[in-house]
Amino acid sequence: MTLDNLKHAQRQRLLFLDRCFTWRGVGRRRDLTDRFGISTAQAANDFRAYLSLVEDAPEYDAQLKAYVAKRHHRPLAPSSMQDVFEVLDTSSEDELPAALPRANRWLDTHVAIALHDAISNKRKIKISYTSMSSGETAPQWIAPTRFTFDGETIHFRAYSFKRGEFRNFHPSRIEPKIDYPTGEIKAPLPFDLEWHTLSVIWLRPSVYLSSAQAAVVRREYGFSDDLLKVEVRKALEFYIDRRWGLNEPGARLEKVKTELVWPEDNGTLSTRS
Amino acid sequence: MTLDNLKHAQRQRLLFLDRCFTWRGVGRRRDLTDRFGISTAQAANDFRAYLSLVEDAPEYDAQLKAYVAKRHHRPLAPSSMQDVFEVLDTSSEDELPAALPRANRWLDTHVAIALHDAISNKRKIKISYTSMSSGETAPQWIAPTRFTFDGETIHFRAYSFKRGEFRNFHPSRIEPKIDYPTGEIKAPLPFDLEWHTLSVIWLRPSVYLSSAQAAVVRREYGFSDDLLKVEVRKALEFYIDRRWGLNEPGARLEKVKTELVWPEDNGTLSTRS
DNA sequence: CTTGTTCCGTATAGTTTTTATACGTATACT
DNA sequence: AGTATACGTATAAAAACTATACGGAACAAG
Repeated sequence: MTLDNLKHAQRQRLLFLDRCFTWRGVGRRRDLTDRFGISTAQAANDFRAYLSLVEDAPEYDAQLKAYVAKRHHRPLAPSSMQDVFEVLDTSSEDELPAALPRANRWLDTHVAIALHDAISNKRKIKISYTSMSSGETAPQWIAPTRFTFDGETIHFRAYSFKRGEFRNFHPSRIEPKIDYPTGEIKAPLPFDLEWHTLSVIWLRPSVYLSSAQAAVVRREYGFSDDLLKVEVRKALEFYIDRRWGLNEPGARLEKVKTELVWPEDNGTLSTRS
Repeated sequence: MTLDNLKHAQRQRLLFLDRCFTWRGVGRRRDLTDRFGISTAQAANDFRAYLSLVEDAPEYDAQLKAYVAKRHHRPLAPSSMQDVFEVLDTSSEDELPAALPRANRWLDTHVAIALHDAISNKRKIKISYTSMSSGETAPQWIAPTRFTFDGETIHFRAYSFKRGEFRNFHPSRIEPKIDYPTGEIKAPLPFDLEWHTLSVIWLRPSVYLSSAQAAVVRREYGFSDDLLKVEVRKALEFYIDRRWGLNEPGARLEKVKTELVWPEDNGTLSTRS
């Protein structure tokens, strides 16, 4: 019996239960009935399934009237911070949230649809794009290849016929319209080397930190060795710097070196410091 | 017929379909069968349900062999950027992801469980906490009240008996142990004024931007008026500044003013510029 | 221009999942 | 002692879902 041969709905419930045990340390049928609107009988079923799946299963504590996870409970699956917060947060509906307003970044649906269409049908599309450096807006044909995500905003990768190279674009810099001229791509596009190259970034706690502070940084980023290894497409490396604040004055992490792994290749070809 | 009186599982499927139509502009039964592992018959059912729920419903396009959303499609529910990206991304499993490595922030499960326990049972807890300013680690008793989330890392709010006030704490600065001494809270805690005060922050595109650039910033943050209004608990205002990069040199948004709305009150009592 | 493919749709019977309900146990609060 | 809330189990009934078959429309390939 594994997670995989369960139905999607029950799997979702067991994963939620898994997070309850992992992050709250306790689980009740109530958690499932509230969240998924199932009956207590079904919740009891799910508990039985979960307890049989996980090793070193939680046990019922009659005092607490709840199942309690073992000290060394091993979750069935990893969880995102968002998922963890959902389990730890105790907001009621009507109250101010304990999370920052999040979805403030906005994406125009017509732009998204036009780009998605161009990507999936391998077509080029004509947009008016505003450069943030010069501040000017100019029309150009591009061939979008992939959407990308830095955790906050959605960007995309495209071949710019104007520049003759692949670049990262920002949907919000496209002038919004209901639809856009599109066309067939005649000659095959060049190979997007930066996209297919892997950047392996090695980070360490800033040398200006005390050893206790460095231990905190290691804990926060989840590494215990000297260095933290981050792997990302070279084309997206810039976003790592910005999002992790690596280039800011008081940065607590600093780059030690960056290795590039080229496609069709498993060896490191180049190292920058 | 509304979303609310559907079962959780079907609701999730219709919401996913809703995102397909909203962000991709097209939807197929395949989308549902792949993602949720349901039969095509059930997917057809879900389509029927969705089409009856949404106004100005998508229509089948026999050329495309897909349902196509109307130009002015209105989604049933808003979606987070993460959800949108899931719908737009075209990664295959084995390939490098198009999203930045996300869950690199880490949280110790024993710390989370101890804090969650203290919060839900209103107990105090003794921790060793490392100050990032002084770099020193010292034990102290705190009474945690709520978890908070800045979109990336989970923090928490607690009353510090040492300082005699409520403060924001970072779980990763707590020295990890398997369990922590806890105690009953004798005297009732003071009122957490900053927590219950609402900060209304008014932002505008930086005055150094051209009007085209300012239009881009408005689009990216989803406002069309002069000012963008952001509401957040005063206790969490600091995180907004940092996460939105408001105090960085090249910031594209700048604060115009901040209004404070105190609890038990609907009027603005104080304005800072 | 026939054949195969891939979308869509509908219908039926059968299986699985889930609910509603009832009944029993243990702990805790008043 | 009575009430409430956790837990558990069992059963019949309802709902959700699957497997399968059949039919239509568009399109690509032989």
